[in-house]
Amino acid sequence: MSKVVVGMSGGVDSAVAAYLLKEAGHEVIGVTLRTWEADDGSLSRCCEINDAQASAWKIGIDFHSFNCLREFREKVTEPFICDYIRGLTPNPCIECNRYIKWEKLLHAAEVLGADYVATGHYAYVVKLPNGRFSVKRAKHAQKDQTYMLYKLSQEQLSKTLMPLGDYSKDEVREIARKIGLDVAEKPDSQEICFVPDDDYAGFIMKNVHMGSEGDNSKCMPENGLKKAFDDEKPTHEDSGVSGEKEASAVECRAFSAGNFVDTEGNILGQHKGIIHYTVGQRRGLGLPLGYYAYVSEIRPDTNEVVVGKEDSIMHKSIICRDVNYVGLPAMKSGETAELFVKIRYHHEAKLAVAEALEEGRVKVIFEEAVRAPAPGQSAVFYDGDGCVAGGGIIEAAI
RNA sequence: AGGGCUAUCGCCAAGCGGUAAGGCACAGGACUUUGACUCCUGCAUCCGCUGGUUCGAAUCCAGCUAGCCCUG
Repeated sequence: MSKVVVGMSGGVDSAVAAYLLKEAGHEVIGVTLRTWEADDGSLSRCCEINDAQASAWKIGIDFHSFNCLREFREKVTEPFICDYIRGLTPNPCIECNRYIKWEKLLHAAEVLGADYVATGHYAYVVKLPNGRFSVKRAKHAQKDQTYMLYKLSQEQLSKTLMPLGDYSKDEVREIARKIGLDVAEKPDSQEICFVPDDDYAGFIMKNVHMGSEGDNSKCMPENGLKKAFDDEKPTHEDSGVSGEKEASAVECRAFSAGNFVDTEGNILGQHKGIIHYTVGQRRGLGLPLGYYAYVSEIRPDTNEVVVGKEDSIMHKSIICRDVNYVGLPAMKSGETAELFVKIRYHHEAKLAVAEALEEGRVKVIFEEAVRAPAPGQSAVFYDGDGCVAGGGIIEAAI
C-alpha cells in the first residue's frame, strides 16, 4: 500500500476522498494549503483549516497545513488582478491547480515521504496506451471538473489519485453522513475562493496598491505586474511601445471611466472601468439600447469597451497560446486534429478542428460558431478518452 | 417676436373617450468549484401643470410650462 497526501480543502469531497483512501489500506496524510487570508481574517474557501482538521481527526489520519500565502499571491492573486487590468478574463482556479495545489501538495508529499497526492475531484486520472496521463470525466459526475485540470503536467498527473471518480455527489454526502463528518451537509463551494462576497472588482480595488502622492505609476500589485506585462500582449500585437511605462498607463486607465462604443466607433455611453467587464457580459452595462447588448471586445489601450448585438459575440474560431498537452503528444506546427473543445467551465465541448501554429499556439476552428470566447479564459480539448490538451484563449476570429 | 409640432416608467415606445402594451435598463431569485451566459419573478393607481366638457379622459377643449422645427 502507498503513502498518500490528500489535499483537504475543508469540504466534503476531499474529506471523503481521504476516508476512501484510508479504507483502501493506504497510509493517508491530510494536508491543507493556506492560500489566502483576507484582511478581516477570513479564509479562502479552499483552505478552511478548521473544517479540514476536524474531518482528518474524525477519519483518523495525520494532518498538516502548509503555508502558501506568498506563492498564492504571486501565482494566483496578482496575475488575476493583472489580467483584469489588461482587459482579460482570468480563471484563477486553473492557475491555482497547476501552480499551487499540485505543486505544493507534491512538495508536501516529498517532505512527508509520500508516493502520491490525492484530491476530491470527480474525475479519473488515466494512463493511456500512448504512455501519457490524462484526466477523464467521471461517469456519474453531473459536472465535468477536468476543465480546471488541463494545465497539470505529466509529472504531476503521474503521481495523482482521484478516488471519487466512481462516486456521485449524493453518494459522497451519504458516506460523509455515515462516518459522521460535520461537513457532510456543507454546501458546495462556488464563486472565486478568495472573493467570497462575489465582488471580484471590489477585490481588485482592495488589493491593488495605488501609488501615493500622485504617483500613478505605482498603482499595481506589489509585484508581478511587470512580469505580466512582459508577456506579449494578447490582443494587440504590435503597439510598438512596451515595457513598464506603457503598462502603468494602461493599468491606471483600467480603473477609470471610459466609453462604451459600438463596432462603428459610435459612443454609446460611459463604462465604470475596464476591470468591471468581460467579453460576453450583458447585465450591468446600463445601456438602454432597446435590445440585448453584449460586451464583444475590451480595449485596454484606448479604455474602450465595445458593445454589440448577440451576433457580435459569435465566433467560429479562436487562437490559443501556451498549449499544454495532456493525453495527446505535443502537436507539431501545421498538424491538425479533430477534437471537442470547451471554451468555458460550464457548457458542452463542441466539435472543432485544432491546427498547431508556431510557438505553442493552436488555432481552433469550430464546426459551428461558439458564444463569446473570452481572451484569458481557457479552451480545453477533449476526445473520447478525456482531456487531450488545452490553452489560454488569445483572441477570437471570424 | 410670429407660425407649426411634441410632451406616457431611468431610456425608447403603444395608446386616438371606457378605466396605462411592449422592448431596453434596473432589482431580486434560480443555476454555478472562475468571469460570464441562461432562466424565473418584480418594476407607472398613473400619462408636463391647471382648469373645463363627459356617467367616464392619457385620450376632447382652454390656459400655462418645457423642448424641437420654420419664419424675421
